[in-house]
Amino acid sequence: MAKVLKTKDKILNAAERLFADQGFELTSLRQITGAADVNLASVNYHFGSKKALIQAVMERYHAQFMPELDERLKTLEGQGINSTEEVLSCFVGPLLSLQRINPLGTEIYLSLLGHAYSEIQGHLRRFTMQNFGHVVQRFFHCIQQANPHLSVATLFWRLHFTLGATVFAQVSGQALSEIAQADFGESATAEDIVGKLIPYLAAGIGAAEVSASARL
Amino acid sequence: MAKVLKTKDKILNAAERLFADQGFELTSLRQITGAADVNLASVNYHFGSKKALIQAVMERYHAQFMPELDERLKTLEGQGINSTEEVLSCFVGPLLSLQRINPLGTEIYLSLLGHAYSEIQGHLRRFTMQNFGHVVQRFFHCIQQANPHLSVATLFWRLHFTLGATVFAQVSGQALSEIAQADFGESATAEDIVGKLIPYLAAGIGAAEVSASARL
DNA sequence: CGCCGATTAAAACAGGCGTTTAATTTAAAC
DNA sequence: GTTTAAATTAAACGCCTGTTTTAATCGGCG
Repeated sequence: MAKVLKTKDKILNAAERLFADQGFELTSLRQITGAADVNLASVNYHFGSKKALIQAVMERYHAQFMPELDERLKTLEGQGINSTEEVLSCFVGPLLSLQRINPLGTEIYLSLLGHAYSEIQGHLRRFTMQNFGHVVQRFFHCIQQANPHLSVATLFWRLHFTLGATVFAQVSGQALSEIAQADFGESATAEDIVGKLIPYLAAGIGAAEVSASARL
Repeated sequence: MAKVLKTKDKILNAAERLFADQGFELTSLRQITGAADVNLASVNYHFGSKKALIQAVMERYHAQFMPELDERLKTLEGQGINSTEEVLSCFVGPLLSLQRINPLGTEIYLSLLGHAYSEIQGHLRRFTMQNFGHVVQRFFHCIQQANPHLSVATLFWRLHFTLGATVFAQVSGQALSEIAQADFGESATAEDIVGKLIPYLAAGIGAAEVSASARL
């Protein structure tokens, strides 16, 4: 069973793939319906509009990822937090479990986030904070506990640098992996990249604070 | 003198602004010529095509930035390299001197890079390596000297994470600065952000290498 | 079977895109 | 002042976009 997908799911699967590769605005409904092998009008029939389709694609991933992340952060908080690595590692499981939606779910989700972030900056951030603001706050709180020596402002900036490095790494992860393969025979899956990323991010977040007078 | 700009420069100035904000494909020639207050056809008259306009916009910044960076890296190599911060700091001057092209030149250049990177990944990277590959190699060599304990593969990945964090920070820098202003009364210019970024990036690049067995 | 709501299908809609054409205006050289 | 090339302009080109409309088809139920 579950061999033949309904039209709605065929659209979602084709759309998330193309959105992740090209961004939302650069992907046309004709591309999506062509790849999904369904009629053009079926997008508007099942979802109402392109914008609603985008939200449906994001929702499927958010709904899987956010509660799982929240769970792990909550558990860690209960145990006491000692290092940034611990906190960042809470992301690994939830990110990898996105592969239950799609074998490439991890890359796709982070790519979607990256495109959403840069295409409709304020809009998405507002949406995310409204719907999952408590998860973001919990994460921030965990990072604060792991880095009590750092100011709130410093952590704010460093967490956004972290988001940038993560999203960017995944968006161009495949291309980079091909280069790495050619240059020194080392390819990397999305999971591999996350493993390389975490020590880097943790060190960056926890770096000693520089005084304003210590100019470069 | 130099009070009234020629059509060609009016186009370039309007285009770089819109390209940086929205990306290349999402910016239309009608937007550009409307903002520049020139006729639509003048883009094709002066530049030949939209693609050629994009290259002209990038070229103006590359030509200013790359030689200056190369100069500083060369000087540093001559003095001997001790820390990652030293190497990263070589970017600050050349980035800030882009403000001679445009007061917002630093943000614009990094935004352009980010959009170019994610819109035409392979294409731009190939172009950059062909034209400025020696600068990239020199930079990589500097980073290697500053981090002799790290493998080439590790540095490869970490430098791309670094590029991601930098580009992302600048692309969404203004929006983040507004949030920071609202949340804890601290705004930030592009220069401020670079100052916050460098200790973060240097710590990430120089983080202790983790063995493959040390799973998260 | 005949019905009937749900779904799919093909076609057309208005609007935006990059580009091209042809006519006009500008400005410098003689 | 006339000539000539450069620059600007308005209009149209063909193509692609998201959306809507209208008709055809499918599936379960009485």
